[in-house]
Amino acid sequence: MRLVIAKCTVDYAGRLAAHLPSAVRLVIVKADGSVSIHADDRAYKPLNWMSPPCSLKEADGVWTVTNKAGEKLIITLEDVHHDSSHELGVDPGLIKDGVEAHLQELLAEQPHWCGEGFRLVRREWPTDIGPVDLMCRDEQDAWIAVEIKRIGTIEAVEQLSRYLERIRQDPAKADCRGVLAATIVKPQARVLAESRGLTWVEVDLAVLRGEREPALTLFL
Amino acid sequence: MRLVIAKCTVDYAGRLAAHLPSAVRLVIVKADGSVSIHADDRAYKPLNWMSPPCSLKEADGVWTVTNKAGEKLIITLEDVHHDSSHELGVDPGLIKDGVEAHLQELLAEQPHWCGEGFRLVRREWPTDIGPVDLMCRDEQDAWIAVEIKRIGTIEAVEQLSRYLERIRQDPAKADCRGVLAATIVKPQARVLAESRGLTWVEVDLAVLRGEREPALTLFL
DNA sequence: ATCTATATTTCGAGG
DNA sequence: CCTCGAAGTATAGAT
Repeated sequence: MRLVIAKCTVDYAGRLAAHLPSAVRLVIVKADGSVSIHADDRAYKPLNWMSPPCSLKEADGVWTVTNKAGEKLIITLEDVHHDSSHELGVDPGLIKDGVEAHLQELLAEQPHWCGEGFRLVRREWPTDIGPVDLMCRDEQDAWIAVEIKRIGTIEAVEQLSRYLERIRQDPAKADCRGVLAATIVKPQARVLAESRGLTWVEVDLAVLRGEREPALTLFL
Repeated sequence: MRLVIAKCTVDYAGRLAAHLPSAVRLVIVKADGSVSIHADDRAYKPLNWMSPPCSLKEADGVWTVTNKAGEKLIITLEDVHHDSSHELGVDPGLIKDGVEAHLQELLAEQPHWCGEGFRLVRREWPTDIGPVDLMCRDEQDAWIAVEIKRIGTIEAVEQLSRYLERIRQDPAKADCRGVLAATIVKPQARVLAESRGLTWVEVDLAVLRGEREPALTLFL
């Protein structure tokens, strides 16, 4: 990894055109050849970058970074304050906990949070356009397809609709219902779901984990 | 901006829980207090980060970064290879050209590129699931909803379909047509649009800007 | 190689 | 302040 602090201008030509006027910035060149340019604020997003795979040519204070798609990043160095290189090695990578996969696991164990009397038939129920997260049946043995999301958006309603369209082609499941289960269901997703005759439900991750009692309103 | 190359472990507890095993990484502390941790690959995304505003406490090789929401990032330094600070100043920021907003502006001024005889009724026509980019009428006063995208994908067709579903609930607009306008319309989007009775049109940014003559084929 | 779905998405605009 | 849509989204996984 090479770190350069320098006064520079940057031009990007590719999916759009962008220009950075002259200023002091951090330029990072990583072992995979990727390049990013950072200002002294915002942790996450670089001002400009070129994702790997790409190649860097250095000539006379002008760095030209190109990729296969013909995108081009031109960094013109005017004044180099710092330039150092470091050996980092391969990173063992991030271990995550609490993402959608985890939510699906918990709801598969406790499908009643998706609807009263629901029992799990199987996780990742296959359709010809991909698997539905959960397939359940209720106390009347009626079928229910459940789509699970961390955030329930319009897009999730569309996805569930597409699955149901397929599932209902089987006469035995022509009345299959659909439920969108998410920790947050956006207002517009609620409207769209209801207008399509789908149900939505917000689930509490802490309750699923048994870390918190269900809301009191359930016992009223 | 402070740059530290160090062997470290990192723990994040917030929207999810995440852990980084011991390895050599770059830690960036920016002037706004934000912190990011980078591996030696992937230009864009840090392994871990804390967005501003947040505060950093340093004690005995353990950095604790916290924000208002109670999220916490704990960096345990085991071996510091490099540690330097640099004065960067405020960045003048990125100048972009060619994004969707620009395209919508130009098409609002010249709606005839979306279809013959189109005239603009209003930009951002509201529906209960969000605004349609352009609402137009043609020479027969028929309604047309226009969805504008830089790249026209299946997703754009879905979006336009949802809007039309809403708009057509008004009997006065039951026959409202739909047009997808984009600089590039993907083959799959063309097929889907046509199968739904929607029109698609590719528009040329340079022509809209008056920088280039329309293609000769228009005059055949 | 292409498509699909996720993301601690971030970021910005508009109500 | 929230909500929503765009992003050069990036990135990982499946086909």
